Amino acid sequence: MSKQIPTLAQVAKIAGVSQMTASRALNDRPGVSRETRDEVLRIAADIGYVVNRSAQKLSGGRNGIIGIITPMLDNQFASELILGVGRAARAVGYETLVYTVFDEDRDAHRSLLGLLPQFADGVVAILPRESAWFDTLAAAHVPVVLIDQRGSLTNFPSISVDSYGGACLAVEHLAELGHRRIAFISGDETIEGVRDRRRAYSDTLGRLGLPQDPNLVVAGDLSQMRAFEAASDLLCLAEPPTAIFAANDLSAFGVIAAVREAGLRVPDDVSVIGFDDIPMAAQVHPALTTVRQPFQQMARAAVNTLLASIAGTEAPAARITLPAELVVRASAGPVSDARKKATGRSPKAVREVRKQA
Amino acid sequence: MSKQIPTLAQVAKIAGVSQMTASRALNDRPGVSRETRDEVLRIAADIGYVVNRSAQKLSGGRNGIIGIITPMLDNQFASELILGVGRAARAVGYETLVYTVFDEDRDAHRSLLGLLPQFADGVVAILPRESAWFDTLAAAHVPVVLIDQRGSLTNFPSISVDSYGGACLAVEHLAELGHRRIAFISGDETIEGVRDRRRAYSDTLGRLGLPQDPNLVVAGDLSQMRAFEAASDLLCLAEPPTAIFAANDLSAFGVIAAVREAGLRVPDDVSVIGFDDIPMAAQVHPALTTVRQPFQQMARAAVNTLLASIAGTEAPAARITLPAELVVRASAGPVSDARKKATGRSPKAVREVRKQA
DNA sequence: CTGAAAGCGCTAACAA
DNA sequence: TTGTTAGCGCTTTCAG
Repeated sequence: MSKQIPTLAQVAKIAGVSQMTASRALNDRPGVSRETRDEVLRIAADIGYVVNRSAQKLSGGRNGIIGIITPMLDNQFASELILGVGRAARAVGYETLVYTVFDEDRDAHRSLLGLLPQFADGVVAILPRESAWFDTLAAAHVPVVLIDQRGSLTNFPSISVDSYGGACLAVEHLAELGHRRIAFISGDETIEGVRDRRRAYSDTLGRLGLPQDPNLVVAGDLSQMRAFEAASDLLCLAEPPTAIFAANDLSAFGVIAAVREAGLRVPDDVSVIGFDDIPMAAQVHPALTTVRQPFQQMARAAVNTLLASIAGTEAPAARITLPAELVVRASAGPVSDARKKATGRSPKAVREVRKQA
Repeated sequence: MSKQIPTLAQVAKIAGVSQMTASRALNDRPGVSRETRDEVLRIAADIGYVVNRSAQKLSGGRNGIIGIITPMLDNQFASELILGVGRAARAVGYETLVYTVFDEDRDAHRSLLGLLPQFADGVVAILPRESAWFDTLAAAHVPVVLIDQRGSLTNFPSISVDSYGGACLAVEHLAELGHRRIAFISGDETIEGVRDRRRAYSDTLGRLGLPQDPNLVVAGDLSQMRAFEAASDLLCLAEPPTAIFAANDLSAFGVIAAVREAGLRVPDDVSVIGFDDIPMAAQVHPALTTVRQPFQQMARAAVNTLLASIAGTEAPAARITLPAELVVRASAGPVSDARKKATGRSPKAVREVRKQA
């Protein structure tokens, strides 16, 4: 039944006009009479014509595609952003294509150069790390917008979140709840936003006159597993924290698991705050108090900036920073020494339990 | 510094050969002397030549790209598969591009037709639901392989997992542990694999002579939240189950949360088994006993089948079904009435606690 | 083994 | 308002 894929030439022929006229009509460009335009559109719809984006691109024009470059999509953070960019793009008539770069790739640069930039009018790059890909992207001669990267090393416009401010809110919240021994589980510090969170933690503690115990800052890697271990160690301290601030939600989940493993409860014995507000944060129990990254806003801002950059000759390298917001749910509560003493085990007992497992 | 993007013509000119010779050399085709080939390759690498895939595709050839079509990437299932296909493709010299279809789209069909098929040599479709997109895909005249879809309604080759067999393993495992009241939290039953799990649950119960209580089968939607509610209801039954089998891991997480919310423990009071074995399953506490979908194998099979389909004229519509495997971890244990009685609360008490929250 | 010609489907740039 | 010409970068013919 379906013969060939219809081409512009066919549409034009049937409509009895030139390819250019048909092209103009289909792309909503000026220079076509209403009647002709309608006729062309009707015929196109009729025979199921769909523009060939490769040809469109090759011939030097725009093709209505935004490329998204991201490392591994197995983290919720990137997923949310991809979803958001997809929606935002669609809202303005653009399609999106996602290209995943694998860290393992030695010659990823070539692939990168050879893919999205050739297919898309512009690229949204979700590259949290200081990356060598920036140079590659720059060489591709395609408008680029970075997400979650201060871009201090590049000239690309970028969209980022005020991690520092958000983290301050988290620590302040805990302080207001009466916590004085607040721990921090850090993450991969090659990510600027993560470094900011750590700085904010220290600065806020200092500003509020709370004790800064080096033992309360432990290294994580943004994974649930690692946070579990880190939190377990924290709870084994002679003087364990009453609250733990994790560098991301996944880590916070690990912390909660560790607290439970130790026979303690959240938030009764230990308060926990995360960072990101991935969808699951609201669905776990107890619902996670966390700092929200405004994914939708970021995505919209990225798309808008990119579109401007595509349209204009040279967009000024804007650096947009969006505020993060504290979302108070159930995982952080007032400190309660009484309850804590009643339920808690001694550090040694806790350690023994863990060893046996 | 970076001038223009180098083209094949430039490479050819510098090498002092024709475009065709350069093309042949770069694509590893026969008909070029070793010396010439090496020289061309050297020059190409030298000036940083990268083939333009749009042009490649447009001119009627392959372009070494596999497209992946998936609905929303916010579920771990798809993420794993995307990752797997990406790796498998890369291993054989292909790149991948991901296109996300949004359910909301009314005219997604046109977009679909207009995107991946135009850019890629073939398409891997991760479309768990019986979908109208199949027709669209068929009209695109591109090799397609389906993942996780029996494909009963289509002629596309497909890769799927033996959900039925996997679910049987889960139920049998629980039975071996001594459980007799085993509940099932279902999912979106428009997904064939999910329907299979439910059938397997019933059949196995029947086969083993265990009681089939309709109250023990509750509707979920594969989300953590919904499973939490469903499991809470189950625990409020006059005669609650001692084990709960969830249609996917996310649901299982919700179940575990619900069990804890009810003041019970996993697996001491209630055993829980999931389905999928997403990475997080191994990282939560207690580590989830679950049925593993062989994502890597599925991905590899899909890529291989697709490649065959691209190479050969008409590949026979193969239907590959991979076995699922039970992964025994910590969330399911032997039934223990004694302990259960000691810790459990009465159904009414549980319900009251929930109401107050 | 190598090269010249033609064209994939489309859109800029020019005419008319 | 419309049509014509050229060409994007590559690969398929088909000749040498």
